[in-house]
Amino acid sequence: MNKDTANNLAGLAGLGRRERKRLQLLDTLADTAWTLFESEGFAMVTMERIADVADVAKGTLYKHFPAKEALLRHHFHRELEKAWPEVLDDIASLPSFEGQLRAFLERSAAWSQSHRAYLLPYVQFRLSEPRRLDAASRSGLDRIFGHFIAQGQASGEFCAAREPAILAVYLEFLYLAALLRWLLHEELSLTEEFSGMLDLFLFGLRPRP
Amino acid sequence: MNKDTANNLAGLAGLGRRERKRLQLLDTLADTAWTLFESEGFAMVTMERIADVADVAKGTLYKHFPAKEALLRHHFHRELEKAWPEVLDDIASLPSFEGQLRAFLERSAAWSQSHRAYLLPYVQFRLSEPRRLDAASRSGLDRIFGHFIAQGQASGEFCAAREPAILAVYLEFLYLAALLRWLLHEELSLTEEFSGMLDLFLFGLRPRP
DNA sequence: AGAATAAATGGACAACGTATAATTATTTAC
DNA sequence: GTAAATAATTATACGTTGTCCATTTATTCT
Repeated sequence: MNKDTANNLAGLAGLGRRERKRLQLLDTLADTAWTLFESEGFAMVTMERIADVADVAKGTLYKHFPAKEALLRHHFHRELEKAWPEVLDDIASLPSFEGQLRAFLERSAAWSQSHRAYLLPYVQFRLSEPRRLDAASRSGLDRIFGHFIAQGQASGEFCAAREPAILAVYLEFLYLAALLRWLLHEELSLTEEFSGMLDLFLFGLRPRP
Repeated sequence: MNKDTANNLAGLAGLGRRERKRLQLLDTLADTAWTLFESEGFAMVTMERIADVADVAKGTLYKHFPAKEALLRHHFHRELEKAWPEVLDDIASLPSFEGQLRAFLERSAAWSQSHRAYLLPYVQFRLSEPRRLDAASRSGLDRIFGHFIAQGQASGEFCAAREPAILAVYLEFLYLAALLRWLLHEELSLTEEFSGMLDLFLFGLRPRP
């Protein structure tokens, strides 16, 4: 396989071999881990075993994924990136950005319900991650929330006094708070939690006029 | 020292000896840890050393404080409980609950600035803690935010459509998000972050009428 | 006072996460 | 193209975390 062929696969164009191999390795490690998680349960799988099965040294695994939860993060973000174009297609035609956000959160609730077993460690990891505001290190959700907010601001539907990136961080924290509440209280409906959370984000605590 | 004397100290009345000793031990352990943190730095102090210095077995320390950050939490919450009556006194006379919340957050910003070195591990721990909604396990901040919100709802200043306990959780997450932003971006003003955060909580993303 | 209950002890242990020196792969400069 | 420089991987050792368990000690109940 020559260089051009390799470079044209899956958006890896324009990268050196080293970077290309790194990205491949990230996917391999996350896939290996995900397979083990699914067959043996998240808590039962150790980092050492993931490294063994993927046939890399433990130090190498830790270099790319400093914690077991980071492997989940990588897997989930790939899932999201794959599904995003179709979701956006379904949603973009809705008349208001509020409606688009609500539709997105409904999708997200359905996804969360089918991944419930993994979400507690995942959410706790995401909340403890240092989150910088530079575009490169923004997570999947960050970017998506930022997208809706920026568009809503541009259309005048939302207040444009603050940076979309900052608002997206706040929205993400509210999102994670709602998710956490649902995870810890079996009886709640996630759809309702998200909906109430979004009401707060859009309208605040003041009585509506 | 007879039983009555012991029971009358520091609100320990009506508890059995076992519970009384437990609470004393919590304070002793947190005080020991805090002294070590101050003299050697948080990261440098191991749980084993705290146990040794406090002269308890490691397992005992872990039974009461499942992580080093929980010792911080205990220390900080005692600080807050001690300072709270005076703060409330200063603040309670302000005309609106919005104003009271703002004043409280200003105090909190000042306190945070003087405890900056400890706040990153502390915030990350708090965010990853499972938070139930029963009154007993609510943190200091939870209770305080709930207090302002409930009063504001009773006076008609805030929208009363939702439980104050739930709103307090959301406000606490926004608070921690703002704090985290400040911790990770040296150049920000915490007072301004808190102020902007509260604007969002009170008015939401909609353009003001 | 004695039985039942709960907590503390200390030691062993698996897993986490970091650090090191030696080896191997990739890039850069010649 | 080859050699030097650079970066990643490996194997291994190590300190720390957090859990577990059998035994001993303290508290509560009857």
